[in-house]
Amino acid sequence: MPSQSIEDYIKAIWTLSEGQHDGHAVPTNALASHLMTSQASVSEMYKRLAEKDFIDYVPYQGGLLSSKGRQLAVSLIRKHRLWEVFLHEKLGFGWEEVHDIAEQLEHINSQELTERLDAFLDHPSIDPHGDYIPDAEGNIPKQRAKPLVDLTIGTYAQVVGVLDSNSKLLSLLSQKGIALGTPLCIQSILPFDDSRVLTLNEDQSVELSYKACELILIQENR
Amino acid sequence: MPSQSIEDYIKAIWTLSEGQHDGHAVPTNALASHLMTSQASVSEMYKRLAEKDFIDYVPYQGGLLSSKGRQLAVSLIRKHRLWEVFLHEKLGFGWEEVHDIAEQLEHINSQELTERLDAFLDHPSIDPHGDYIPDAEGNIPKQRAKPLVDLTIGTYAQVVGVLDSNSKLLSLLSQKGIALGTPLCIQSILPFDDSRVLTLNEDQSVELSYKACELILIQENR
DNA sequence: GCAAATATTTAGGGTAGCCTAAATATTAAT
DNA sequence: ATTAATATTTAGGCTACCCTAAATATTTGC
Repeated sequence: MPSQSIEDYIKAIWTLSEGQHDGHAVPTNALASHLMTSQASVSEMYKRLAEKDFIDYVPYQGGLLSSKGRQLAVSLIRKHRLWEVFLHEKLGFGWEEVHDIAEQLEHINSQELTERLDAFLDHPSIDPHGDYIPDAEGNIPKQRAKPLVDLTIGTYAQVVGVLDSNSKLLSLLSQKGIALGTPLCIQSILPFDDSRVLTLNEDQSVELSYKACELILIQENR
Repeated sequence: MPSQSIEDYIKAIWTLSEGQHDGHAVPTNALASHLMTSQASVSEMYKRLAEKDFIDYVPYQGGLLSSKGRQLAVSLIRKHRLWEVFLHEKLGFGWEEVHDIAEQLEHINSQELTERLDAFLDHPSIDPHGDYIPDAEGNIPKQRAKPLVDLTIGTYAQVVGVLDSNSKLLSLLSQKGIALGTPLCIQSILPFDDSRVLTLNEDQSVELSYKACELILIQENR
């Protein structure tokens, strides 16, 4: 069982590799500042990680997750996000409070626990920050779901989730005829309050407040 | 924040001190075999713990929790048992499976999380093994609740909990007129199947199977 | 009360992490 | 193309744990 420290490194490498360094090795530098540690420590740890086959490491170039490393990273992300959903939906924590606690919970080691938690939460696909949750096999959509407010006028997209299933938001949406998978497009943005006028299913037209649009997650069609 | 290792030691000292060494210092020996570690390690750790004021340590005599130590121990026990209830009641783990996972979860550090979990579980007072859960102030009844099957004929007791609130046990009990706090006494034990004939509230008489009596926890009147 | 058995501590050593400062590689700039 | 700036690694040292083996206390049995 990898130590907590190793898990933290692996997750950080994954995050940075997905992000600014897309697909490429993560330089010592970047990892050190991300983890708020010294470059010397990273360099040392890179050797340990390569030793244990979690990464491929080329000195003076950085570390890249091996398939074993990627597997570990994704399972940490899965646990992290599932716990975030639990904390938000079941315990009523605010979006902003869940991260630090999930950071601890993600290290709990029990496959059985993870799968039962997933079932208890009804197999959610998105966490309270709008990030996709990897499934048990480690599959995960590449890009973060974005909120409806970030959709530009005229671009077509589909609803993939909402950020607050505790609230009355769901009943509002069903009243308006919006559900998971509903194809939509922004027709116009009203002045003053920035409400959106949407086209649903290519024909109906509904109006939705800015506040509601912040909580609806969409994926653009490609 | 104390390390995981320190927390493990503190909990073990508490357990042993409550148990066979009631109230007295725990010898190096006993702690080493309980933690499956060497006596040298315990001796060394005793010094560290005394340094940090978690225990009072007299060389060649053992360690005794200070009030700071006791406080930490009880908070670990509280978290452990709350998580056990969660795993059993919400995730459907069996009684025997919950311990190892709770052993990990008890180290999660968030007061807020503990209190919200407690509320989510409806402030349980007993865990799936029949042990009392300390309250937020650290108060905990001394003795373990015992199952109704262990009550001797003629002794008066009160119901303090049940070990399986998932099941149909609760509806059976309410049918029979048994609830939390119900005073009862065993009138007789039937031959062959060991069913109990109970006197409830000093007057009613009901019969209850051995199987059900195993899951009801009682506390004898003193 | 003293030898033998047992309990405890100390000595010496190991690993995983972390650090700062010094040395070395790489990249960028003139 | 050489110097200057920057990135990376190595050297040397620290703490928290863990270990085995040796030394020292304590307890126990006659």
